[in-house]
Amino acid sequence: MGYKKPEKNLHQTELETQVLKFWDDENIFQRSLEISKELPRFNFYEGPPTANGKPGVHHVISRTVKDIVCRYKAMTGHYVERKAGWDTHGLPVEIGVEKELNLKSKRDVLKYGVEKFNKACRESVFRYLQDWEWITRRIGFWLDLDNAYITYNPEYIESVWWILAQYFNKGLIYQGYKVLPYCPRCGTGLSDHEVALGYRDTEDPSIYVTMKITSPLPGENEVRQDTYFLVWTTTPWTLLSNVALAVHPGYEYLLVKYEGKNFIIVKERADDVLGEYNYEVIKSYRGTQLKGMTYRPLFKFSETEKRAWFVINADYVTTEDGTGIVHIAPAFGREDFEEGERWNLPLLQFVDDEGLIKPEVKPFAGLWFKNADSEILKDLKSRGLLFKKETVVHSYPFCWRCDSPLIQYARASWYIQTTAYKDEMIHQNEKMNWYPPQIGSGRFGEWLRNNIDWAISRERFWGTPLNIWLCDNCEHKLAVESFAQLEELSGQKLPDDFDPHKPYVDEYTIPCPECGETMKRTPEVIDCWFDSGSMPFAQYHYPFGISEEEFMKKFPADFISEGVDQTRGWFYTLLAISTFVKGQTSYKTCVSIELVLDKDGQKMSKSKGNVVNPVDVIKSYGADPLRWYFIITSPPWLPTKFDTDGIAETLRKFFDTFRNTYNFFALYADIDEYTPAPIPGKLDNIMDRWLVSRLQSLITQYREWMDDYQMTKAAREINHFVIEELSNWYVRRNRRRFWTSGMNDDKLSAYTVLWNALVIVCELIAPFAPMTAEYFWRELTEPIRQRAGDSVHFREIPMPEKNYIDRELEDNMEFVIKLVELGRSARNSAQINVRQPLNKIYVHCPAEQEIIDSAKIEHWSGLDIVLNELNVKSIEFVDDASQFMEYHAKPNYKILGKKFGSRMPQVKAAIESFESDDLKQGLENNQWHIMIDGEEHALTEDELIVEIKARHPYAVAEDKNITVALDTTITDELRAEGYAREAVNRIQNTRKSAGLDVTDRIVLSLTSSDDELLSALKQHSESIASETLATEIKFTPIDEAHYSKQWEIDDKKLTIALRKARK
RNA sequence: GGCCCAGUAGCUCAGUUUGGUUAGAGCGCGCGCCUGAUAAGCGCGAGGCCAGUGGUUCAACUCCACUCUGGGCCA
Repeated sequence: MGYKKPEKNLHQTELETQVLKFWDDENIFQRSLEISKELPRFNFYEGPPTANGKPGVHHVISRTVKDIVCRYKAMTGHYVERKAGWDTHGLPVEIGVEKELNLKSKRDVLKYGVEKFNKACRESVFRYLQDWEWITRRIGFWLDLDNAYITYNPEYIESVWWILAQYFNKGLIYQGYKVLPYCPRCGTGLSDHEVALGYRDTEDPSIYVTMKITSPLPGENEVRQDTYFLVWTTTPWTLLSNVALAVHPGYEYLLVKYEGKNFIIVKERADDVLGEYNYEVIKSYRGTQLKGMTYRPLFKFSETEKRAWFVINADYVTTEDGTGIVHIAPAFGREDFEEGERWNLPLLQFVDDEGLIKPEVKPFAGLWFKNADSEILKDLKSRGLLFKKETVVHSYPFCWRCDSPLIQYARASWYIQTTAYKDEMIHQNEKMNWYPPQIGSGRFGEWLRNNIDWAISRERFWGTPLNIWLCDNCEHKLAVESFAQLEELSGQKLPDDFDPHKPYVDEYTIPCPECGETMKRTPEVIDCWFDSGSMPFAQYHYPFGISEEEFMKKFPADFISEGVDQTRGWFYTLLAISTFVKGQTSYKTCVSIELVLDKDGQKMSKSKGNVVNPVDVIKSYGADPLRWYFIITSPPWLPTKFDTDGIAETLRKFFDTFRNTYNFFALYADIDEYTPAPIPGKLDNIMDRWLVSRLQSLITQYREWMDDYQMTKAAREINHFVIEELSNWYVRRNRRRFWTSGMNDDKLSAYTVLWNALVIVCELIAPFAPMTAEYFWRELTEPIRQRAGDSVHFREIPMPEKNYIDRELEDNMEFVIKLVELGRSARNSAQINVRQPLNKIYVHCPAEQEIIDSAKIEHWSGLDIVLNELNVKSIEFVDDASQFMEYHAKPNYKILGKKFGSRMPQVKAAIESFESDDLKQGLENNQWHIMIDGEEHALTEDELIVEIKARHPYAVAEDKNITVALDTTITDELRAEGYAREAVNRIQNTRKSAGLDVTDRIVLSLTSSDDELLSALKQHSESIASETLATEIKFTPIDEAHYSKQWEIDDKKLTIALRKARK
C-alpha cells in the first residue's frame, strides 16, 4: 500500500464530494459520537433557523463557526451532541402563506378557515428544507438532522406550555396594554420588520394649536388671562385623545407676548415658530418648573377616572421641530403610552380597531381617522385654537399589504413580568463569556438594564397557542401545563394524534372550578421567540420526556453562536426563560456573528442585487476554502467584506500550497515505500529539529487560541506555518535529502519529520477545513490504517510535546532566514545571481540588540544553511565592521526618556553628533559621555542604539540592526565553479526537455569552442556527473546521442548532448 | 437623538492592551531571478499626513476630547 500519486487535476470540489461520500458510506459522524460517548460533555445548542427561505452566505459563516468549535471540542476529548432544530412558527410564515393564498387580511384568513390556513403554514415551513440540508451537509457541518427538534411538534409545544404554566402559577403572567404599529384595515399589529417595509415620504398637516393654561404660572398666584401652551402635531386626529403635555425638564421655556396673547414655547424654537422679531419675552422657566401646570383640553367627550390635562416632564422631548411641548395621547404612541404609565394618565381611545372614530365623539363619529383631520382643524379654527397650519413632508409607515397608513395603537396583550427578575438576569449575564466582550457588557447588558415586560401574545393563528383558559363568568384564569392536565381538567379524552394548534385546541373547554361556568382558551398564540427561547427544555421534552438528572447533564450549553441580531432575540429569550426556570443562564459562552457585507462594505440586499449565493461559491471553489476564508479574513464578530476573489486567493495560497507539499512527499515516499513512524527522541538534522520545534510551538499556540475561541488567530498561525515554514523553508531546503537514491538514516528522518508535520497540520485544520483535512490525512495514514483509525475526526488534537521545543533554535533559525533574505537582497543589488559562488559574507549585529546570541551562533552548525542558500564559502561575524561600514548612534528613547525627560532633544543631538570612530571606541570600552546643560553624563551601552551603514565596494543589505556585507570579488576559481553550476542547470533543463525520468541515468557530452568554459567543466566534472545522474561525461561529440541542445553561458556557447545510459 | 464596532499601502488585514529605534504581511502593480514541488517559488521597487482637529507628554498609529466617513443596534 503506497501513497496515492498526486492527483494534479483533482479539483477541490471533487475532493470534498469524495470525502462527503466517504463520511456517509462509513457513518463517520455517528461513529465519532459513539466513540466519545463516555467523555466529558461539551454542550452545544443549535439556534433554530426557519426553513421557509433559502440559506444565504451569512448562514454559512455562522454554521462554520459552530462546526469549528464543536469539532475542536470533539477533538480535544469531549462528547459533543449536535442536535439540529427548526423554528416553524410565527408571523413571517403566516405572511408567506397569506401571499401565496392571496389573503389580504386577518378577516380573509378567518373566511378561508383557520384549519386550512394552519395546514398550509405547516406545509410551507419546510419548503426549503432540502436547500438547508444540502448546504449543511455540503459545507461539512456535522449536525444531527435526523433528531432535530421542531417547534411545532406536540411534545415541543407541551414543554412550552409547561414553562408558561410555571410563569402563570407564580403570578408572572398578566394582561395589559401594549402600543404597537397597527393596520386598522387589516385588523392586525405589524412586526418591526413589516413596518420597515412600508416607510415612504408623505405629506401631512403640521399644525400648531393653543391650549389655555388654567393654573398660575410658576411664582405667581393667579391664572393669567389669554395665556396658552403652544403645541405642535402632525396627527391632528390624536388630539381627540390628548391627556397631557410633555416638556423637557432641562430646557429653557419662554413666556412671550405675541399679537396680544401670551404663549409658552421652548426658547430654541421661538424664532422659527413666531418669527425672530415678532414676540417679546416676558419671563423664562426651566421645564421642571412647568411640571404639574394644568390646561383646558381641546376636546372633552367623557369624564376620566384618572387625573388628566396637566404638564409632565419627559427626556425625549427635542427642539428639532415643534415647540418643545409635546402632546401626549397614550393610546397612540409608544412613548406616550410609557409616559401614561409613569404619570398614571388615563387612556382615551377614540378610534376603534377598524380605524373609525368612536360614536361617543359626536362631531366626528364614524369618520375614518385620517379623514377626521380636516374636520378637527375646522373645528379648532372656529374656536380660535388653531395657531398655525402648514404641511410637512416626512417619512411615515404604511401597511405593506394594503397601503393604509399605520397607527400606533394600544391593544390588550398578555405579558410575562420579566422585570420581576431582571436583576437576576443581569447577574447571570455577568457570568457569561461573550465574543466580542462589548456585546455582553454593552448591547446586551444595556438591553437587560432597560428590561421591560415581555409581551408574549399575538392575535394570530400559526403559533403555539397560549395555554390560558378564561372563565366567561367570573374572570377566573388558569394555565394548563400538560396535555394530560388538559384531558383531566376538560374531562375530554385527547386523541392519540392530538394537535395542540388552533383551531383544534380551542375545542377544549374547562368547567370553571370557581363558578362552574365554562372556561375557554384565550384566543391568542404566543410570540415565536418564546418557542426558540424554550429550546434547552423543549428539545428534550422537559420535564415529561427526560429525567432531571439526565437533563442537567445537557444543561446549560457551554457554547452557542448566532448572528448579532439575535441579541434581543434568541440570546435574550434563552436567558429570560432559563433564568426563570433554572435560576441560571442556559449558555456559558456566546460567539456573536456580525453581518456579511458585499465587497464594497455594503449590506447585501435583494434590491441592490449584491446578494451572493453560497451554492455558486461552493460549486466553483469548494466549501473548505470558503470556510477558511471566512475565518481567516476577520474574526466572525467583525463585519466580513465578502469577496469571491479572496476565496480564489485562499484556495491558491493555502490549499494549493498544502496540496503541493503533500504531493512532494507522496511522490518520493511512494518510490521509497516509506512507512510512517513517530518522531524519534533524537534528531540529528538541524532542519528536522527546527521544524519539529516549530510544529510543537504551533500546537501550543493553536490550543491557546482555540481554547479562547480565537479561531481567526489560530487559523492565521497555521496559514503562516504551512506556507512559509513548512513549504517555503523546510521542504524547499530539504529537497535534496529526498532525491538521493536508496534509504538512509538521514532520509528516513526527513520523511518522518515531514510525514508527522503533514499529519499534524491535517489534525489542526480538521475543525476548519474538515474535508480537506480528512482527504490528506487518510492518504498519509493509508499504510497504517489499522493503527491510525478511519478518520482524522476520530483523532485527538495532539498535546504539545514541550521537550521538542527549542526556543533558541527557533530564534536562531529566524535569524538565519533573515540573513538569507539580506544576502539575497545584497546579491540582487550587486547583480550577481545565486549560481555564481562567492567567497564571503560579513555579518554585523550588535548582540545586545538581537534575539540571538551572536557569540554562540558563530559556531552554530545551522549557519551552513546560510552558506548553502546564498552560495557563499564562508561567513564571518564582525564586531568592527568599519572597513565596510560606518557607525551612527541614536538614543534609546525608552531608557533615556525616563532619565532625561524634557531634555531629550538635547540628548538626541549630542548622541547623533558622535563620530564613527568615537562610537567604535565606545563599543570597545563601553564608555560614552555627553554634555547636557554643561553637565557631563556617562552613557552605557544599552542607552544608545548603534547603527551601521555600508561603505563601498561591498554589497550590503540591512534590516533593523542586522547588516550583511557580501564580498563580491569573483576569482577565476569561483568563476569556474559558477560555470559548472550553470552547466548543471542547463543539463537538467536538457534532461527535462528530452523527456527523461527523474531517476534515469545518462551518458553526457559537453562540447564548447570556449576553452575557459571547457576547462571549468572538466575541473568540476565529478560534481556535474553526480548532480545530473551522468554515468559518464565526454567532452567530445557523441554519435549515439538521443538528444542535443545548444546553450549559452555568459556568451559562451555550450552544446549538451545526452542519451540514456544502459543499466 | 443615544449607544456599539470599524477607519493603517490600490485591495484585505496585523500592530494599539503596556506610548519609545526605521508602522508590517498577503494580494495586486512594475522590474528582475529561479525552474526535477512547476497552473508553483524567490528577490527588488513603487505605494502610508496610521480618517481629521485639538489636547496630554521629552515622545502619540497607540492615551483623552471633539469631528467626519462606513456599518450595526436602539429611539
